[in-house]
Amino acid sequence: MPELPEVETTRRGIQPWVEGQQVESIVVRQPKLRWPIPEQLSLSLPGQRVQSVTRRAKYLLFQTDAGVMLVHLGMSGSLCIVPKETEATKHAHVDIGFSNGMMLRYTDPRRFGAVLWQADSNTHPLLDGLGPEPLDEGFSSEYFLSSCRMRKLPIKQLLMNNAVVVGIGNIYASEALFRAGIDPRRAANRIAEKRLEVLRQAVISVLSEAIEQGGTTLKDFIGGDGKPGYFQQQLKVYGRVGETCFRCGTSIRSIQLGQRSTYFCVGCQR
DNA sequence: CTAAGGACCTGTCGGC
DNA sequence: TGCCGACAGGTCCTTA
Repeated sequence: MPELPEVETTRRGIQPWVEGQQVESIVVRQPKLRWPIPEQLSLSLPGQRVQSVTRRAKYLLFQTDAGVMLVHLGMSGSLCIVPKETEATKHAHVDIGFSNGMMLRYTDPRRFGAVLWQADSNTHPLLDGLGPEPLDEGFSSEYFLSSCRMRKLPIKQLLMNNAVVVGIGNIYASEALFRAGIDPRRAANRIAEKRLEVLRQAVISVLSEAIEQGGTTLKDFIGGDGKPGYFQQQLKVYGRVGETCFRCGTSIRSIQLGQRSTYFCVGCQR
């Protein structure tokens, strides 16, 4: 479900309910996520005040005096705010109760997500080695150009590599490439500098617009505030196999690239 | 170092 | 209606 815009939408939805609140309780019903939920989380979190809710890549970071709780939504995870004592639903694996009478609930049917705890002030190992945020200055033209140099893998796979730049998942990779008019199969090192700059701008604009519109709702994504995302209506190629390109009328194609479905228009993308 | 493929899970949908 | 395979928004880890 979640790429960067969905995670950011979730962050903005829950932040006002969680920031500054004291944790009163934590219930872990299913600790078996991508990694086991550490016991230390349940021991350390109660009594702590959440100082801030921030995001790094697709991780949400809940800062407290005792440490940081990291939450990754994986493929099917979501966070929502519900009144305390709300009945547990099927895949509600974690509930965190706050002093304001509300509860932060982590739900994740496929359990590819993670809820972790980092006690000391070091950054968590999972955050090491991540590339720059696509909407920060670190994702500069110079940086992107040098990242593509010498790389012969398809540009779409490079875009989705978190060591290069974080947050771009399967939907927005296809969308950004369509916007830039670049064939997703094209080797990264065989794209002119000028076109790479167009692509960099496309990544930035697609993600920014998606965040503004509350993310893309496919299947069941709901923002932390309970509202659906509206970016789905803006999708130009993702999920549109066989439909006609809005720009040139060619039928949208779907191929497999690195085991992931990839959507593009042969008429518009070279 | 780069790149490719498997692994981890449940739910849903289309076809027969 | 029921069963079965294909597929789904992520990313770490192993292998070449």
